[in-house]
Amino acid sequence: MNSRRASFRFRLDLHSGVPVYRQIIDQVRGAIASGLLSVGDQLPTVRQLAVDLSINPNTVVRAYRELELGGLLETHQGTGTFISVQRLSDGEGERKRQLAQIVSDCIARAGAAGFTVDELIQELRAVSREPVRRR
Amino acid sequence: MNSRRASFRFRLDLHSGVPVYRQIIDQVRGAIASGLLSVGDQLPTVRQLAVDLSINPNTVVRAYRELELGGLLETHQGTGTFISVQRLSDGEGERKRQLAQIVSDCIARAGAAGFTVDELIQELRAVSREPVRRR
DNA sequence: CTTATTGTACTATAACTATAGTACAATATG
DNA sequence: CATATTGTACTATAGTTATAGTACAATAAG
Repeated sequence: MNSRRASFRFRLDLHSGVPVYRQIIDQVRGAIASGLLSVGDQLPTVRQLAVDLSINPNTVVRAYRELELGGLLETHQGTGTFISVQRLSDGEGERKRQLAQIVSDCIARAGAAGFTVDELIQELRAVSREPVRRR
Repeated sequence: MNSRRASFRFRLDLHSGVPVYRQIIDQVRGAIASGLLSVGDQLPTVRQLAVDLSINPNTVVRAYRELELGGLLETHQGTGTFISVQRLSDGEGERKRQLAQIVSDCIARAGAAGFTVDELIQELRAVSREPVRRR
């Protein structure tokens, strides 16, 4: 098979208040966005990730299942879990609108907290260089 | 009294998975860290904030109580709730964490929709150049 | 003093999150 | 084929989070 093992590591922030299964989901999504994970890459096995993060296997299962439902990955019993092909069914206009919406929300939230767009961009670039740092 | 009403607005993200009481706490801390709130400023009343955010008063009470235990604000029965510190001891770290959290959510959302971090940055730059967009 | 407003305290209940443990099904490997 | 590895399914339990509702206490305003 032409799959590689995932090249990034999960990191949990147990003080953030964000549910663990949610953090896993966000990190996979983020890794795809930043190019750390791409089609065919294999994620850690359910049991292995549970051990690595010192969490219950059921929690990993929940995260993987939601990602699978979202179409971002595929699971194959006996084989593993892999990043699936991205289906961008929406038209270009719709995609543009989606991106604008995401950015708009992000700016609004950052603005409410007293951050500028420049600070946002700077942090994005930093994360882009050193991707899965989540505290 | 020399107190002002709070000059910022709370913002809940119900999709983030972060507990509501936690979001309130984080936003007050962030507002202090960024200078939006400082000594003497009055926060919304328990009941008012509950109405504004469409949440239960008990949830506001919980957030305010934890902030009071942390020494960031004082509550006076019959009067209201007021910021009691000039600034945070670790304001810088607090802000950094908050920005990282916002960016992380944003990237995750982008990744789920099939966008890359680069596209995100590009769109942010565009908005940054032409900030006032009519809808 | 009377009233309204503010924070506080309490019980009860439902939903969500995470854990523990067991068993099973599909696939890869030898 | 036998075995190990993978994901899956299920039950049970505990802790957290949020809601609803009621009542009380301290202060401000008239």
